[in-house]
Amino acid sequence: MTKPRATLTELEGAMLGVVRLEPNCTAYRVRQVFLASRSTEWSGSAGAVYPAVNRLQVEGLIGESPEQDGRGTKTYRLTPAGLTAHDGWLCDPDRALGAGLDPFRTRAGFWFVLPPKRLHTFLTGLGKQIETRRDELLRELPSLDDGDAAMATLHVGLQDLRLDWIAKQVKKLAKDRATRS
Amino acid sequence: MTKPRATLTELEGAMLGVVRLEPNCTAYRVRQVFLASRSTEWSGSAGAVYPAVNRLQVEGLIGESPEQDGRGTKTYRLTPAGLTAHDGWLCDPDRALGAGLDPFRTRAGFWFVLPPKRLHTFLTGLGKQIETRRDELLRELPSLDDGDAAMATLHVGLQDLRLDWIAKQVKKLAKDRATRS
DNA sequence: GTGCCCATGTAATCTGTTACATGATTAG
DNA sequence: CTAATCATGTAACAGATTACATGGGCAC
Repeated sequence: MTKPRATLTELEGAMLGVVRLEPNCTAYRVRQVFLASRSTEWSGSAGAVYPAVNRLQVEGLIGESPEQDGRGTKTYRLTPAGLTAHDGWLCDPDRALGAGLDPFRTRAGFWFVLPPKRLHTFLTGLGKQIETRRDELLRELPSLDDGDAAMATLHVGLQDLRLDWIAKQVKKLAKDRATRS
Repeated sequence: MTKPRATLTELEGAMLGVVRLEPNCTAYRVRQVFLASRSTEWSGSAGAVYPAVNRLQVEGLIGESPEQDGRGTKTYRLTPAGLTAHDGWLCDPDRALGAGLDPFRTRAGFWFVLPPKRLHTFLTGLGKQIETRRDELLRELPSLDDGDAAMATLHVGLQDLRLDWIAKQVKKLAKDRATRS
C-alpha cells in the first residue's frame, strides 16, 4: 500500500464500481462486464484490467477476499479506503461535468467543409442508422437493471440529440440550396 | 511517405481538420486551437501534436508549404491524399455513431449505489452547475463561426439532456422517499 | 536588454491496445 | 477426451501527458 493518488482514472473508477456492485468478483469477471457492455468505452483488455487491479490493490483500494476454491482464483472487494475513493470519484463535479470525447461532436465541427450535396447524403444516411440503433437500445431498455438502465437512457437521449441536430442541419442545407437557385 | 494507415485517430482527424480550415498554418497554431477550445477533449500538448504532425507528413497526408519567413517556421497544408483521408474520417459512419467517452454517463451507471439523501444533494448541486455552464455556452454561441457553433450546439444539447436526466432521477428519489415513509 | 509570445522539439512516464502464453475446470 | 470457458498474466507497441530545453522576433 503506497500513498493514495489524488484521482482515479475513468477506467479505475468504473472498475471499482463493478467490484462494488458485485463483491468478491474476479478480475476476469470485471473484464467480462466491460467486454459485454454495449457502450464500447473500454475493451476490457487483459493488458488494462490486470495491471489496474494490481495497482488498486497495491494502493489499498481493493483487497483480496479469503480464497474460496482450491485453485489460484483471486476475488476482490473494496476496502474502506476504496469505498471512500470511489465515492469521491462518483461525486467529483469537475469530472462529471466534462463533455468527454464524442466522435460525432468532434466531426460536427468539420462537416461543413464538405460539399453540401455530399454532406446532405451522408447526414441523412447517418440519421437512418442512428434511428436503428436508438430503437434497438429502446427495445432492450426494459430488461436492464438500475445502473445499466440509467446509462442506456442517457445513450438513447444522446441519439435523439444527434437526430435533432441532423434534422436541423439537413433543413438548413435544403434552405441554402433553395436560396442559391 | 510510407504506406497509408487504414484509419486516423480522433486527434489526427481533428488536426487535419484544423489544417484544412486554415491552410499554411503551423503546428504551433494547431496546438493553440486545441488549447483554446472550450471542450477539453485534447490538451493540445506539444508531446502529442508535434509527433502527430510528423506522422501525418511522413504518411503524405500533409505537406510543408514553401517557407515564408526567414526562420525555421514550418507551415503545412493538406495533400490530395490528406484531403481524401480526412473526407473518409469525416464520413465514417461507424466512428461517427460511437457513443464516445462521457464521464457523466460512466458515473450514471453507479450513482445509485450512494445513499439516496447524498445522491439527491449531489445531483441537485450538479444540476445547478450544469445550468450555469449551459448558459455560458448559450451566451457565447452567437459569436462563434460555423464549426464551433455546430459543436457548441451539441454541447448545449448534451447539458440539457443531463439536466432532464437529473430532474427525472431527483423526482424518482423524492417519490421513493415518500413511499418509504 | 528584458520579458513575452511564437515555434519546435525531446524525455520520462502513464495507460491503454492487441496478441500471445499458460493452466485449471467443466460440459458434452 | 476434447473443446469451451474460467482465470491470470506478460510483451510489444501506440498514443497521450507533463515537464523540460531551446531559440528567434518584437514591444517597451
